[in-house]
Amino acid sequence: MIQAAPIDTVMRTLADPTRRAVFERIVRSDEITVVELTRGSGVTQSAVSQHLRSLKQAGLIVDRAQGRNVFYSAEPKGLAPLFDWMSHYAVFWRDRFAGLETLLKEIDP
Amino acid sequence: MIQAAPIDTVMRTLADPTRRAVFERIVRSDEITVVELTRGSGVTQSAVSQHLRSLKQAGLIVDRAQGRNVFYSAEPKGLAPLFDWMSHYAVFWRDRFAGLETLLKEIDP
DNA sequence: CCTATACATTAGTATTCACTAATATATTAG
DNA sequence: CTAATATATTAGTGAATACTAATGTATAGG
Repeated sequence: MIQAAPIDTVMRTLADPTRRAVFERIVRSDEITVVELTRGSGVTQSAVSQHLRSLKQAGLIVDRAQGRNVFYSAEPKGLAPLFDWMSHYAVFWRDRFAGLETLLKEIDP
Repeated sequence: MIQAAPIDTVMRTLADPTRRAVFERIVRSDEITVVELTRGSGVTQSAVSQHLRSLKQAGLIVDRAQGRNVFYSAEPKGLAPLFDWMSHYAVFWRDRFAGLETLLKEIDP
């Protein structure tokens, strides 16, 4: 069961550029291993693993072990606290949300 | 002219709980002074001023000096990088965005 | 004027944190 | 069985940072 992380955890976890880059790569790929993530990350495998642990604890990703590989994938519910936080202040950014709404109509007409 | 802060700056600025709390209070109030913000913040006026400087540099707030008071208010464009970042991944969180869309319709029918 | 008030800034400090290097654990290949 | 591969974990280190205390600057009020 994935525990819903508070907005504080999610914000803090995504604040680091390296860790956010790792997360973005996981999101873009369906499933991805640590070796692949490490490649081109600019940091060591150790650092990547530590970021993965943070992301997992924040509920942003899930992992699936298979043999000596561990496949990571994005957890859709993970960004919920961020969505909620922003929607809580939606009324103050009506214009911005309006633009986003247009985008949504294009995606899901 | 308000310089558009990169997502990195916005994320980092909002990651700190104290600073985010300050920001949230500014958003909820139309205009608010440093004294009012300091009251009940749990930190010194110095700390609040430093957070305000960060928030201002991140383009999240604007200030208006009047006499010995400085009134702070939220800058609507400030959260744009965050919106953009999230909308970039909108396709992966269609359901969440759908819920948000519903909320938008209620706000702006 | 002189004092109080509002806010910003500086210096110093303690804590957090992102990273590397080294090591541990488990799995696959030969 | 042994070596190589994949990943996690630990310890240690340097840098970033959030905070307080002290001070500076400007304005308002008596």
